[in-house]
Amino acid sequence: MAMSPILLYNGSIEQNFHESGEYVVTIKDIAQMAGVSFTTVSKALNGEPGVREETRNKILAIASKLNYVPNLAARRLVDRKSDSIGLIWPNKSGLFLYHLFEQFQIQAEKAGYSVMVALGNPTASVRTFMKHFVDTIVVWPSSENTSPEFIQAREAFQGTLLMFNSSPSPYYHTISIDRQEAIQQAVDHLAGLGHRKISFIGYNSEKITGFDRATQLLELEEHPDRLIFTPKNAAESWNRVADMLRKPKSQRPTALIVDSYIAMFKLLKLCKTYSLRIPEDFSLIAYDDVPELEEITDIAVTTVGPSVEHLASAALDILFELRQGHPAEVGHRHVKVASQLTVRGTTRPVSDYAL
Amino acid sequence: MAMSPILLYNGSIEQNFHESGEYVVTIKDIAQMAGVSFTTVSKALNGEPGVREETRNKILAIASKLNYVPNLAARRLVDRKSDSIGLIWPNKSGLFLYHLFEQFQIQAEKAGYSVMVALGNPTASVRTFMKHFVDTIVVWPSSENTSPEFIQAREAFQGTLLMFNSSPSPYYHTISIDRQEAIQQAVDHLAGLGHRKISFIGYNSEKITGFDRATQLLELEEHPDRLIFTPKNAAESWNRVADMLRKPKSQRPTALIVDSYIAMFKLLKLCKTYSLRIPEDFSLIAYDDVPELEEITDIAVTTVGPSVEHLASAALDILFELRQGHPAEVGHRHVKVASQLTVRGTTRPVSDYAL
DNA sequence: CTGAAAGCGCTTACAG
DNA sequence: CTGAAAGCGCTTACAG
Repeated sequence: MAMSPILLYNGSIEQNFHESGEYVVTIKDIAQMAGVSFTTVSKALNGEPGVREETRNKILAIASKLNYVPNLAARRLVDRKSDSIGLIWPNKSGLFLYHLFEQFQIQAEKAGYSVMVALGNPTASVRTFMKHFVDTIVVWPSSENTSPEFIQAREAFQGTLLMFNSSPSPYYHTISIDRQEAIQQAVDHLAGLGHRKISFIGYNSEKITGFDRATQLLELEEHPDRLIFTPKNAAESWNRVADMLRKPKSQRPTALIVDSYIAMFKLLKLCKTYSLRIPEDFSLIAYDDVPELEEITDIAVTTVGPSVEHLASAALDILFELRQGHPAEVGHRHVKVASQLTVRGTTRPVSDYAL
Repeated sequence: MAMSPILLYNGSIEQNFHESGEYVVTIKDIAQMAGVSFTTVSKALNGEPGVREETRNKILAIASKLNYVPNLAARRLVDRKSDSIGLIWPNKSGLFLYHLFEQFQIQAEKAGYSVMVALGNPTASVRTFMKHFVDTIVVWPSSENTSPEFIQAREAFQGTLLMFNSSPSPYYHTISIDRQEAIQQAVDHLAGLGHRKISFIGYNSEKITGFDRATQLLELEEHPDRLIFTPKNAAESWNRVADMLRKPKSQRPTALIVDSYIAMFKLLKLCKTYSLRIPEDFSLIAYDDVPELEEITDIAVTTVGPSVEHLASAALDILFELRQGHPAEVGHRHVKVASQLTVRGTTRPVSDYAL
């Protein structure tokens, strides 16, 4: 008969094997070896008061000798806290989200949270997080967010929910980006360089509103290509951009603002087609600030948009507050994050574009 | 007195409140509503045989209506399984990893696993996953992997460990990429187009070996720029690339192979500086296949490298096997994934580069 | 200071 | 096909 590994521990403690065949030490084993009840072991291990110093030390010594690892499943079954945050990353969200989440995790880890990300279908992600005791879920929006399944899943979730890029809601905390102001900033900067004939290429309504406002405020020039509306999945709308690029210099705008870095790449391709160059032929500002863009493009693009640092810390500030205060008395927060203009190489004074 | 939310469900099921004050549904609730024992509910929910179809359907309907989410801690306490996979994503891993993990999660979800990703420090990530009862961890390597902390953490982890991009190991399952063969494929393709003077720009030793082999096998031309070694963090090594680009056409290679898409962007920038164009002045093959590159670059680049689909399914195949077989009798697997050449627009017959 | 007992939500023999 | 009971490892009132 094979000897039980237990005998190594010089006592007749219970046997307890992991599926992998490894022996697993529990508080009962420790209790038996220490000659106390497992209640006392639990207290000693958790630093609860009411255990004699001598007893505690003895227990601690045995625990460490046996390489005791607490079974978190058991602990979790009793007290449901995990201090962890789940981030929902919908498919096809691209580089910006990667940087935001990376930044979020760095900041959250410093604050003692553990962070996990779920890719793919947001509804499934919520379920996964619930299963794994995540107590805060942070959502980056996607079209899925308005589906009944998603709504049902988020309602079933009992923890804290925070939604990026969302208008205020009675159901969860929200963070929005001041896109309007971002585009106004961009126009301001261009106007400061003397530009009077500026085009906006994009489709987001907030950004368009910002563009309209700034145009009026600064009394910029009206021209047929002032606004080129390029809705998603409407490739043909880019023909208008092409038309604009083909016009003689005197009829073209001197500066362009694009909606996103995706749009920027499309624009750059078109420019190449028509042998136009940036910033030699146009000044350009792109919304979205993705750090490695500089690595990828051969020009350093002036950008405007929220910084990932600000977005991440805005979200975490809300969570900190909640952690401290009594959740019940804190309503659902809403924070609007400002944008930042980062001037790089693609914005030049209008005099550079003189005929 | 406030009405308990329970009353909505038309039964006097037990009350069970989360610390946040919200109600949590358990199998007991479902049992009471269905008028069966919770043992039966457990069986029905887990697809065990021995439950009448009608009963099962009733239970399933109630469960979904109540938004039941199984308590993993409880389940885990009994059978130490969670059918979930944690992916370790070290900082600064870039686009390729994003696509790989996205693909992995799509395939894993189909097979009934739930997948979570941890960003940042790999050691902390292992701990996070342990805390959350992940039973399989998949690691994308980083320099951290050889640190004592990481090794200790992965040894403490009781589940299945799989390491991408690694040579065989007695401690975990491994998947490697046949980089040597990848570069050989690239050279073969170029040679097939008649190229005899090819440069490799990069630093990975396997890839360099592949290049050397192919060069010998095909008896390609020796020339001073055959291999331009550009180690990471050695910006000055790119001067040699610049030197090569400045040479007169007769002295330059006709085709280039780069190590990674990062290197490709550097090359493209340099080409622009010297008014050289791809593929007009050079054929080009880049290692790494990142789908949105086509969107970003203005040229469709011919690439070689493992497809994310293959890498993901290779990893999952190992996990499937383990799930089915008896873990004890299955050793640690090693799989080598082949590469794929995707011919796009940057490889042309050598005659196009005739003087 | 210490311990017996109840219970967290679930699975799994086992008995009907 | 269904259910009563034991038990996974732990924490937490509660009683001594």
